[in-house]
Amino acid sequence: MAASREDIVAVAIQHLNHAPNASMAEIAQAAGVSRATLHRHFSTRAELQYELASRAMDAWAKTHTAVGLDEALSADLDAAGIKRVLDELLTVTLEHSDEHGFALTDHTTHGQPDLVRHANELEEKEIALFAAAQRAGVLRADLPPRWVSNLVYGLLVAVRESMRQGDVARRDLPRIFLDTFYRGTT
Amino acid sequence: MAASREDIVAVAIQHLNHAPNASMAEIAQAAGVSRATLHRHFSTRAELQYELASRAMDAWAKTHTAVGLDEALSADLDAAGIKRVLDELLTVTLEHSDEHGFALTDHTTHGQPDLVRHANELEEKEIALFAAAQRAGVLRADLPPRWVSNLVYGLLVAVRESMRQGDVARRDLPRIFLDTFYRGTT
DNA sequence: ACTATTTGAGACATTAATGTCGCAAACAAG
DNA sequence: CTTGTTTGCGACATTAATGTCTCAAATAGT
Repeated sequence: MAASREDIVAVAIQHLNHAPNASMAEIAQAAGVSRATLHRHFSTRAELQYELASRAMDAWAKTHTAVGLDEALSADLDAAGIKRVLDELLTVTLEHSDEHGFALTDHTTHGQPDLVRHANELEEKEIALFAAAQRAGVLRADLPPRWVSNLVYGLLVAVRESMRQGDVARRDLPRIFLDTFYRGTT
Repeated sequence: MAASREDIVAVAIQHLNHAPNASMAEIAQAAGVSRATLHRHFSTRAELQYELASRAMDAWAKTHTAVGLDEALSADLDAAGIKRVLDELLTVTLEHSDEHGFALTDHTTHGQPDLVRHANELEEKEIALFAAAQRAGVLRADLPPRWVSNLVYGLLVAVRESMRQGDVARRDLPRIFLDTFYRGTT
């Protein structure tokens, strides 16, 4: 057995992040299986995309668990504690941006109510963290927390572009990503 | 005559920025003409997309002309002069992001050598400005200028997301965009 | 009112992608 | 070596989008 369902999923996520409109034939080729085999695992393209979006959502939820986001939101953390959780969230999010950062765009959750709801829940938690960071003085208070959430997404897009074009050394990206988020360009 | 070629182009740019995979039928409907009329103006979908990308490129070049980018790169401007050109460039780019900011993605220039070349030329000029700003002390010098270029793109993505979701008041966006670019979130 | 031009509607052909299926080949297990 | 399972291949049907075409209707100009 050359490729398991898990192998196929992993390759499909990577490939669709790079080429969102790739055909089933192209995805199968990238995964090293035939189109028939891909169809044996996923009856339709919509089923495959749903699976990928679900997994991306789960991975995003795991990111939140890994950094202890729920606990941080419940506890009365001081500024240093919030800063640490925020740093960890940003770092882990960057590390996993290939797996789930871009799969969670509109065209993958497209109209699936449970996926949209789950994504919204996860985003609201991050926004709550940004708001708490603002109250604690970790982040400036004059930017809407929802803007900060979109900013993180925009920075991930900038990271992806930089990696695609080889504009920045990969090992420098975490420092540059965090530094730009906090300090901007001046 | 309900719609001219110019009207169709303007609507098509807006619509495709919002839904890049929209069919010719959908674009025609958005433009208020029939699919047959759209095909009378543009023989193929590829021809339409080429036209839109060309116009986006021209609009981008006009942005550079409007802020006097070429002159600024030739002259020995002081820090205040560079700052002014940079501010203008960012402001005008934001204003026109609907017309050309997102049309200039890979899937529109897709493999057209002249469009790719033109886009690269324009981007190189912006990168030269960022580098000059770093030498002049207007921007911090420890970020690769190509990262700054991708950062601007990422910020425009954040702006688009914020507008789409109504996360930020439209009239606040220029200030937030510039402020986040320069100062980050702290 | 008449003429010329443009457009919308829809039919039809083509293309591309998807979905389904059967069967030989390859692989795995005993 | 045999049996069972899985896969690749390619044919075929279906679907969706595109491209082309004709003609009646609408619009514009005189």
